[in-house]
Amino acid sequence: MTDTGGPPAGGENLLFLTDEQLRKGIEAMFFAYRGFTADPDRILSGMDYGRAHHRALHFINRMPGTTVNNLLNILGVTKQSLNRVLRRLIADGLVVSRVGRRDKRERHLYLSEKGEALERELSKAQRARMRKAYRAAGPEAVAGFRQVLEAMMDDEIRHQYLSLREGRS
Amino acid sequence: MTDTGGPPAGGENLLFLTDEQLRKGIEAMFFAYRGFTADPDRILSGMDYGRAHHRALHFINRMPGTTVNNLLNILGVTKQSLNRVLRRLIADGLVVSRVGRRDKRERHLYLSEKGEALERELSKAQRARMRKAYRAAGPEAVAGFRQVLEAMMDDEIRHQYLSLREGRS
DNA sequence: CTTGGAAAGTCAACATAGCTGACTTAAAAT
DNA sequence: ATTTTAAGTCAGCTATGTTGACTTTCCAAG
Repeated sequence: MTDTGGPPAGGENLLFLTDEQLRKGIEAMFFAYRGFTADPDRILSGMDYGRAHHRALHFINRMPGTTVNNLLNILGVTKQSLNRVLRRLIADGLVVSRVGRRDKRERHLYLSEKGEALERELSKAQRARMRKAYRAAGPEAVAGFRQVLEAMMDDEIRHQYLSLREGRS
Repeated sequence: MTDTGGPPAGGENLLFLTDEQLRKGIEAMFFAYRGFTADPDRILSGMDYGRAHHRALHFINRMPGTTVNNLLNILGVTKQSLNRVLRRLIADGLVVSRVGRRDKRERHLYLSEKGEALERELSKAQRARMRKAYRAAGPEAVAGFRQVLEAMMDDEIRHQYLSLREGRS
């Protein structure tokens, strides 16, 4: 079923596929994600917002004018769950929702000045940690990091990720 | 800090530190983590367990006989939160808690046969995804992946991660 | 044109899993 | 003997996920 500690199968360059190596990768992913979210979480905890608000701000900033439905697909939560978050962000004046011109069922989302300010603060902290990690590991490690992460995504999600990279909404 | 044997450290090869590149890394991390947890989540959702139970099973399996306090430090949650999870796992016969021999205040945690079976199922699914990603990206990418993740952890967490790698509890 | 279905969004109610604070019990350390 | 530590419990709060039921709007088939 799974090879637990046997000799490396089929040559020495498959060593990185032993269960032991895979487990290390799994734990690295777990602990690194904690660090990844730590700084924004700290900032948000003081103002009664959470990670969900951060994610919404991030992607609205990334794709101004996006519809609720589009945001839903990217975040991978139910519309009811997202709606609760958006309602607060709109009530607090961080996000602006405009009825669609062509299709009045749609709501197009934008950040207000205030929303942009908070998004900047959050992403600045998160970028600082990422920059430190990138700098410590070097360009080639970064390339490998991105390759493995991309390969780890679900296919559909990877397509969304790649579309985002190209600046399409 | 500096990469060994890469191109000379001029101005241009710091391109991977632009805000744009960092943002791509941030989004890759976000989407990849979704994939990372997707398979265990699917398995667990059918049996009224959640991610918290998975994490507890993983680390008890990893460090049999660990104390509650040690597990607390590794998981980074409050004892009340962990206790809710452990109580269920013990009641359901997945985890065994034994009073310490030397220090009777401590409880040492072990997986039962049933607990080991579930842990195997969960980690098998998660390893399969990791294996696929590793295989697609190749050994050098994997090395870079791990370097960046380690650099992304909080210092204290990184020490715990490295201790785990060496098999200490 | 009307009507019926589909799509987008909203409201209500519930579950999970974090959190803090206050407390008990037992054992170890001082 | 007193204090500290490890573990556990109870109560209550928050954030964020879920389903189900609903309204408004759009579009297309009859």
